[in-house]
Amino acid sequence: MPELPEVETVANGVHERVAGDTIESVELSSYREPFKTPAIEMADELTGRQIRRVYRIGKHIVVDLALPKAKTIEVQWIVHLGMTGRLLVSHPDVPVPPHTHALLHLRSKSGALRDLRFVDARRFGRLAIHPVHPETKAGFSGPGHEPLTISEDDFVALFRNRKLPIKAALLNQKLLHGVGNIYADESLFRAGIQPTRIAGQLSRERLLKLRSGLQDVLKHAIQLGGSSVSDYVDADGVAGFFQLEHRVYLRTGEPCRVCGTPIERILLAGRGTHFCKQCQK
DNA sequence: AGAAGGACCTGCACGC
DNA sequence: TGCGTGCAGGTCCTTC
Repeated sequence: MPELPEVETVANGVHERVAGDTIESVELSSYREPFKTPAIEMADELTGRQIRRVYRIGKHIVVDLALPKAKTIEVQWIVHLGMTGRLLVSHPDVPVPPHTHALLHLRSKSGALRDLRFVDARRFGRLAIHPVHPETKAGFSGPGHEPLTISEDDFVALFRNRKLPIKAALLNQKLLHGVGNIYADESLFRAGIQPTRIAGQLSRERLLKLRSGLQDVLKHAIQLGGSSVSDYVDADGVAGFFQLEHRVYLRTGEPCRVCGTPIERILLAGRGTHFCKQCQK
């Protein structure tokens, strides 16, 4: 479901609410059993650890956990929300929603109790324990480059000699991680590039325009708390507002906000792809 | 090796 | 009201 801005919003919201809390107990459903990490092992690894920090890498939420005396290996809890996943901080009295697959019972330093709940109707999300390297302290680093910080040269190099459409390349998490269907379409519109253009044939100038268009749209979306297209909400269950700013995504047949031409929808890389054939060449 | 296409799931909006 | 269809923000595995 969520892309970089939505994952960032959720991670920041969860961090503000649970950093410093200790995981007292864990309940896991038979969700996609076994998880990337088997459920019994995951529950055992999480129980008793203190949450140090929650942040985003690509579309992954990374939960740094302090090393308690009873454990020997430092680990991170990795949450990927898939299409419909939610990570919610709730008072324990709030009814547990359907499709809740992980329930972490937390206690704050002041003794307050709360739940960290992973809810995912469509079950495309993933949960895993990631060990931190004991000497280098290197943790989870994600599959690709971070779109907000990648240099101009590195960005251009990603697409060199690639024979697939630029939209498909943007969706490949091993190149850039964090970009999904909404922000691929929106960044290509802002850069004036048709999604079907072959990645390796785009000039350096056009790729740099794409880089800045992508960074602008991602930053703007983060400021607005992400896009709530169907059921995305932040850690408190509050929707984002960036969907109001979409220029092409899910606007099939509506007039382009720049030139008035109806927005087209095609299928590309198996995904609905929206663009203005007048503004994007 | 890189690229394309289907598989995995549930829910919702729509038309009949 | 009820059913079928198409669509949905993402990977991941297989095939070519």
